[in-house]
Amino acid sequence: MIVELESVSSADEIAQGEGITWGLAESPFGWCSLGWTSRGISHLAFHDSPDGEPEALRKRWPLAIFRRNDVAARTEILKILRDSGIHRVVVAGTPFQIQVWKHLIRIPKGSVSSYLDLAAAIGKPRAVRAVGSACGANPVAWVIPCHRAVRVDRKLGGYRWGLDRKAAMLESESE
DNA sequence: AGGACAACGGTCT
DNA sequence: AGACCGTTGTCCT
Repeated sequence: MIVELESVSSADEIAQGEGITWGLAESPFGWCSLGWTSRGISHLAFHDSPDGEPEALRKRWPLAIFRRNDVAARTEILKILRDSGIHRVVVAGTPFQIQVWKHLIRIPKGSVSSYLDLAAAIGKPRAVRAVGSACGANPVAWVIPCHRAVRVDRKLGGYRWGLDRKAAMLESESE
């Protein structure tokens, strides 16, 4: 799977114009909400249940117009699961976060990279902890594979969406 | 092997 | 200015 990452300076810039299309879909790792525009996916978060509207979307784009399309979300999730094709992603973040996310998409499926490796790759070998924070701020889980970032001793470290989920994702990729 | 702890850099209030 | 962290290295038991 190829991920093309486009970065913009503010979240508003993403929602501006056509608004955000979003949908809920079931994945092997639980329910997730997907948000996108014609420029690419800009949101992927996990949920314990399909009930209720994902608050994260409204929080990220307080003024945006939303259009719901669960069928398209499901189709996209299947494509991601199939690990095929090119996925365009458009995200807003600080320059540092963008750097981290761009490095994350280069970690091949089936392998992992340590927070220390990522920090060194960016040229800031002491910013390991900040790299962890940047991973946690990843707005497009799974597609931007922050679950492939682990501790230097190969222990899992943390995961915003639960360590069980991180373990399950890595397990499914190691085969 | 595992716990306590200081130091680190980026981000938010 | 201070507090929070998906960390790491070191110094213990």
